[in-house]
Amino acid sequence: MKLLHRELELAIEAAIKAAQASGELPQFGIPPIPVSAPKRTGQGDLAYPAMGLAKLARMKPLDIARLIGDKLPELDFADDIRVAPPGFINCSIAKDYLARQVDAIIAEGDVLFQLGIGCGKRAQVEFVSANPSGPITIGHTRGAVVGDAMARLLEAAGYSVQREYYYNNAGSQMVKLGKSLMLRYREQLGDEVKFPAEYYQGEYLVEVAADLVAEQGDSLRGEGWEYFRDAAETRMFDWIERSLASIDIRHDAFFNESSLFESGKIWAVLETMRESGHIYEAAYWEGAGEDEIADVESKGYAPATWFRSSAFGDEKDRVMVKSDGVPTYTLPDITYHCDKLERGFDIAVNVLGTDHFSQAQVVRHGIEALGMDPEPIHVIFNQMVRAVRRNEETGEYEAVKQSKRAGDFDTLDDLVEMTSADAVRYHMLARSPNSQLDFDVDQVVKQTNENPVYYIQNAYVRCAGIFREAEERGFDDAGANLALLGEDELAFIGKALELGNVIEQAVVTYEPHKIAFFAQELASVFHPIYDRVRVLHSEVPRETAKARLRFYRAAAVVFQRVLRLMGMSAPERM
RNA sequence: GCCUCUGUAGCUCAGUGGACAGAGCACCGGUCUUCUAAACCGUUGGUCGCAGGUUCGAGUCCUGCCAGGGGCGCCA
Repeated sequence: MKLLHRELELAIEAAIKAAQASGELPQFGIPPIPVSAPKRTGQGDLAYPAMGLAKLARMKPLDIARLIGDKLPELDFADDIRVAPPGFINCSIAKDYLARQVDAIIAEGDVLFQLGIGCGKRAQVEFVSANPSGPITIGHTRGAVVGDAMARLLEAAGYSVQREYYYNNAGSQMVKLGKSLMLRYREQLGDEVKFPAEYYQGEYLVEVAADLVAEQGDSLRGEGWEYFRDAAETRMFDWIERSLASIDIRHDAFFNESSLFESGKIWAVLETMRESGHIYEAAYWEGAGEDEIADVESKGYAPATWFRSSAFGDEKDRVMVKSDGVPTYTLPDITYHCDKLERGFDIAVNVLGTDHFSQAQVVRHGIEALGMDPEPIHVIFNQMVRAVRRNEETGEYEAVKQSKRAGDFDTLDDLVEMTSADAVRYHMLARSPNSQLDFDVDQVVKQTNENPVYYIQNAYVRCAGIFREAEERGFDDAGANLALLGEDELAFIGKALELGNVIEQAVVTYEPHKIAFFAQELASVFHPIYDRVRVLHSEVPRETAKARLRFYRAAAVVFQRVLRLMGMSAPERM
């Protein structure tokens, strides 16, 4: 399928060059040509504001637009190209072109609007990356949904995509997890235990402990916390993978932070940074103020190893290796991203919560300190997400309490159980990452028209219903004459042709939520048509019905493609 | 205090420096004898937080305020 925006942009650029060659326009460097879809009817399907050229050409915008309009090469999709004040070029898509796209859409099917911009390139999306110390929370879920949608969109753009999960099972948190499980296990055996407040309080560890007792009895009483840590990790990862699979998310690779220690790579990276003069040993950082120095001296720290990140614009330097010789998380993080870049990805997207903002900056500085180009790395920062419900008395939204009790919507599993995988995916995706997300549990549960999930899926369901009925009646679309399609149907095809542009925009701006809004718009164009444009009614002439059936086949392809890009199912019935 | 995100209709939110500011929900009033009405049609609804600035043109860019979220550890 063609990207009509792009075709028109190229045509306009050619027209400007032609006008420059003939001397009708002066010579100037041609700026980007922004072609967009006008909001209002009567302004065509594609529009270009030529006003931006007025200053460069020192001419009236309307005159420039006329000039470009005259020089535009023949375009097979365009019919009426008009110039409108104060200097717009409006282009309408030809009806016969739209009609021809019905068959083109059906022919492309599952790979509708597969783009070439990532052709031969490799992309990686690192997402979720939750340490195996507990279940997938509602916060992780946003990252999971956004990351997977980003991966699907990159695939649609032609990239070969790897989904990676980075985790750390070696830190102090995992020690705590192991010890927590050990205590829970002994609790289950009836031992009197004191459970420290800083240990993992979650009910899920009690359940794991109960499982262990059921499977092994008291035979584990002699095991140390290491055994329980490993047991906890195995079960947590099982759980995490199962939860993610329940919303159709799977990773291709799991990268263990420990491997960077075992291979010694973190030390090699540290040495490289040291050789280029970005590392120093000191008790406190070079720019420390009196308060900081006093604070450090009161704690009596021995010298630590610092990264002079302030040289890259950071507000202060960062400790890479603590005074006890143990690296902070910063060093392996930098090493991991260094490793990513060495693996040669053209794009490495990292989906993180906004609470990792500072850390991501430090990693970027570290990559620069290694003399590497951080450009392939792009971080999508998701703002906070919380589950809320409306308080019936006050009418205010209130956060659902964070707890492991059933029904409190704290985990991905809870969300899926109370709503559905499709609802979770849609609602988590249908928001700009920059926006905080209040996941309104009660609304998502509702299976009414308040819920856009069903609105979109119902478009596909309605198509499927027509196909079923047509088959029962032995009616098919063989030999359909697409010239019989009306304006309604062609308007939908015109909207569907924007999909390529949406995919491209979502990929270049790293904003996968654009596809969710497009899906909603597409459905809102579809439903009124379904109401008006009937297929299997007695008063519809047979030839018209065939054309319409073919149209709905194309519509179904479009909805299926869009739903899959969002990781949602395309149900045949509801 | 510094960094960052947000502030657009009653609510939840879209919005590539371009044309008269958009959608869903809610509200109000209509549509099922024919492919499932989880739908459709119509009405109502706005000082785009405030104040300046840049521009032919600002919800969009810049500066300063105001309000809210998040981050600023030899924690991960």
